Amino acid sequence: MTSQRPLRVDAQRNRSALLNAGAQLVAIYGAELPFEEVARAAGVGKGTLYRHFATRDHLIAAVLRERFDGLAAEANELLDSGNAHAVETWLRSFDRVPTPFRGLGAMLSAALVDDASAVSAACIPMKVAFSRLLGRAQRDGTVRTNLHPVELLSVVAALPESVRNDDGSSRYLDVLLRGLRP
Amino acid sequence: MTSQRPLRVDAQRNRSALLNAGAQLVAIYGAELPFEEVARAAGVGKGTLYRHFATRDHLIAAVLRERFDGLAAEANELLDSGNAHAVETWLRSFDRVPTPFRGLGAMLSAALVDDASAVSAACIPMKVAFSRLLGRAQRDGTVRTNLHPVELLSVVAALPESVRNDDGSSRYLDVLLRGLRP
DNA sequence: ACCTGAACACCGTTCAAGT
DNA sequence: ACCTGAACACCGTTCAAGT
Repeated sequence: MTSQRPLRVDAQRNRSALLNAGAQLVAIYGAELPFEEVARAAGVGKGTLYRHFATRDHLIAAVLRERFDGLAAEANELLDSGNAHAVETWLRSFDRVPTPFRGLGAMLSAALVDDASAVSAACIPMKVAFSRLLGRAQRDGTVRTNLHPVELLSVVAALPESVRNDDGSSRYLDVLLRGLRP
Repeated sequence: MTSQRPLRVDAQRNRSALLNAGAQLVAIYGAELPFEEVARAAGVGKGTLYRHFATRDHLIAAVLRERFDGLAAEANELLDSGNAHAVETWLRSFDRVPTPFRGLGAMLSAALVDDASAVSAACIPMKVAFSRLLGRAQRDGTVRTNLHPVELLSVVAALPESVRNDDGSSRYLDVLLRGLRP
């Protein structure tokens, strides 16, 4: 656990600027964003960028964190609601996470199953929440039992960008969901 | 159509050396192989590399060409044989194409649906052969009709490397195949 | 016709100096 | 404690000179 001492005011401001610039550049370039450019766009020196985000992946993790937390919350709500199609419903939301970002699906797919990745830590609450959701569906007999929750997320995240509808949903998620039944 | 004038003997030899070095480096680094290194490993100048292969993708296309042609042949045999599980059988073979190469699945997945990519041209015979195979299965009613053959290949190629068995087959291909039924 | 390698450009990363 | 930007390293790409 890092001790989370409050940042100095200027450091705080720089961090926000970097995150803003990062979000914009990730939206344009995806996982391969030109890192140096983030510092330029934020109007700070390169050293400052590296001080706040050790690697590209750390920046991407910070950019995506909100979405992941939102999805974790959604999974927990679905768990409480007892919705019979909770897994399907949630995977349709999850499927759209990487869509505003080029090439992010592949990156997320790999990060999900790699505990050493910087993005990995940001995914933990989401993984835990979805695991519960899937576990319940498996016990209820509506989903195959030989599926690992995190691996399944990795597969969904890898669905190619090329086969997506205008709203960002994959045209092949239905095929996959159909295949989840026992 | 390029006129295919035979290469000079030294050019021929260099091309082979580059292809060999390329295959080895692709096996190690996948789609992101250090391009310059190919020239070094082949013992030729950088200029020679660029003369033979305009881009990384052109080199990868040449490396993969044999496999694609082999898969096209297999699809044609399956078509002739009238095998009832031809689509499944063939997709299991296709699924393993990118497995010796790190990160190649994502690259292939994108190339399949991008006619401008260098790899695309090398895939044409395979695409044509699989389209026939899928078309027959769809007419026979064993596979959903709302699937486009090339998109389906793009989805299979994108199945993540992390969820593969030791023999290179995806643990989630079964889920997908199950979902193909009408 | 083809090959070579110097030269250029671009980008990522580090770190000494500064506030 | 944090910031800056010069300096270094690495790699991709081009092209003038050579066979």
